[in-house]
Amino acid sequence: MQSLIKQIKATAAIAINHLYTTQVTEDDIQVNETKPDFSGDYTVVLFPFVKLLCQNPAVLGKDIGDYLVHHNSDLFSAYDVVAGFLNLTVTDKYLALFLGHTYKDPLLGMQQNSPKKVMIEYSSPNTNKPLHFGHLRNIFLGWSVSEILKTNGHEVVKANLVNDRGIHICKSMIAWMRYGNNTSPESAGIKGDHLVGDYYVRFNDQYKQEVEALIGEGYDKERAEKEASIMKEAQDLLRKWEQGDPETINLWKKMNGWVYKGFEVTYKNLGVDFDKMYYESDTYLLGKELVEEGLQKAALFRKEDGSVWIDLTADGLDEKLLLRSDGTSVYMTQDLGTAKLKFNDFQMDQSVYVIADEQNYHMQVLKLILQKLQEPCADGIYHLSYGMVELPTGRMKSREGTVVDADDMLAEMIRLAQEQTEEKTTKIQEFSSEEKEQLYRMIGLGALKFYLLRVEPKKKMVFDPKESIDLHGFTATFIQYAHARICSILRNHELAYGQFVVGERLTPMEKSLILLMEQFPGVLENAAKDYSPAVICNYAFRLAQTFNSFYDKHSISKAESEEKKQLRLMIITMTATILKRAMATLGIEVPEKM
RNA sequence: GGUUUCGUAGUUCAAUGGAUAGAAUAGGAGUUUCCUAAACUCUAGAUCCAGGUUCGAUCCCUGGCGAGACCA
Repeated sequence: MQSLIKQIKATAAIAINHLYTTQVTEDDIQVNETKPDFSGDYTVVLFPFVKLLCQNPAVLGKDIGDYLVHHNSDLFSAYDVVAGFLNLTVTDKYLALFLGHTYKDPLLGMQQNSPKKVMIEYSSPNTNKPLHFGHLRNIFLGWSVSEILKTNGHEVVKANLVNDRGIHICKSMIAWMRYGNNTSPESAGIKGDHLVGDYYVRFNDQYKQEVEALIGEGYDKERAEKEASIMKEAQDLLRKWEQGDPETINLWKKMNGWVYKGFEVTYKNLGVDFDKMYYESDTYLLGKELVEEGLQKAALFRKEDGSVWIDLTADGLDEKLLLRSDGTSVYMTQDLGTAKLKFNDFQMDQSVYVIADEQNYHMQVLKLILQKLQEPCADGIYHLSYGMVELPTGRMKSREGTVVDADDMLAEMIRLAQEQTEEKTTKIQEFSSEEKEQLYRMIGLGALKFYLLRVEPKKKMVFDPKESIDLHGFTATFIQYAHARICSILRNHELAYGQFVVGERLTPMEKSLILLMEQFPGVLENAAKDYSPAVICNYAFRLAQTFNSFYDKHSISKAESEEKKQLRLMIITMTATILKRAMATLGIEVPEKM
């Protein structure tokens, strides 16, 4: 079954072509939802055809409206022309039919004509410290977009490129060697990533002290930062690592191992996963061959000092360094190599990078260079850029410079969930303590995810924990509660499938719920097209909200007839199913009781 | 300084170039305690500024102003 909007476009195009002997296609037709103050369900905008057909809008609307209602009487029951807008009313019969066809599977009819293979790289942490709050938007976005694409029939590889080498991890290693006394996560009773992070902080504290001491001795700031002994040690360590010194490598492996274990726990708690891990220690030397090839193709050039550059001035950018004069590579070089590696591994059509917007320039250049090198992976690259997440001032930021830890944030959300649930919902008393814990997690994590996903990715946003978990409001909690209430109704009333008869007219509320549900596959499609979970957040909220008004005004038990009662049960059953599926693409569970 | 993203109610977010710019919260006024909610109804409140493109601009273009990011 095709979506209503598509059917309207198709039939309208036929009508126009038939009436005016033109060559209008479906894509030329603009269809919107009709504004609530006007009669009708969907609106065809007539203005674009006024000029084309040399007709005034009123005549145009009447002609097309008459045609549609006569030739598609099972679809349209009435039309109304208001100032260049053709408002069409969809028949109850069609909606009833739709309901009957799809209440068991709201995704029925949703097919992907050209499924693609897509890699989505997200999270991509450094291993010198635990994940912090800022990473969460990235992680939820990446995971959710993956699920949305899968639901649309695409094949998805979730990838994580771990930055496991470099000066940052060496800093943690140095501090551990100096002050660690052989502690391990087990002996210290601390999660591995946090332990390593603690030593990273320790390093920085010591480094700061040493720099200040040197400045006290008369060094200028820049020189002091270079000469501080602990920094020199870290750089030595990095050199040793690069030379493959066994002792260094062992320690590096050990500490990274701790971090990975810690990350695993966090990822699991967040409900996300990966299909493929990449490690920078494996990839950081890649890309040099690519540079060589580029030189031969004359896409790159070598300067007198031996360094290699690419000239992007023709594209409005500047010259970009790819190899230093000593032959060592830069970040860009290894990213080029990694892009090629990924493509060789999976041959994907699209490669999505979920990376913060501070890397916009870097990603733009990366794609451009690969295009100039004529690498097949180039055109599929898409930077899913997102803005920073800020916290409301105060409260969560204990002191300046302190970052809020991801694990702590999740714990705080679960605590808030408990506080609120105990206070506001009644069913909770029937729960076992295990069920309670599960519910608090569901609510806390859901609130966090929804709030971070409901904003268009590229915009920066403010995260307010208290607001995010509000039972009323544009929140996951509100939707979860709506779902729980539907389940409660369904426990009290039996839905006798198959007894449904179209007999009666639909009330406006029933109709708007069905119309909304009918849009679900289209919404999923749009979300996939734009890589935007926000679209689904908006949709799910609207559906829950519409159910709410429906529920208040027309209780099931007061239905005038058994048929009506069955119809309503059917509608809300499907509402619950769709809510659940929509939320699943966001990684948010919905409870049956709360 | 160069490049780039963003500027919408008090606040947090919406609006493929379409109708009277939507929600949610926080206000103001009223009704109520009815199968899971301090609930329901009503009310008030916004497109940074100046040009341009056209039937029509929050959206597209140009120039400012303001915020962030990157590059140097």
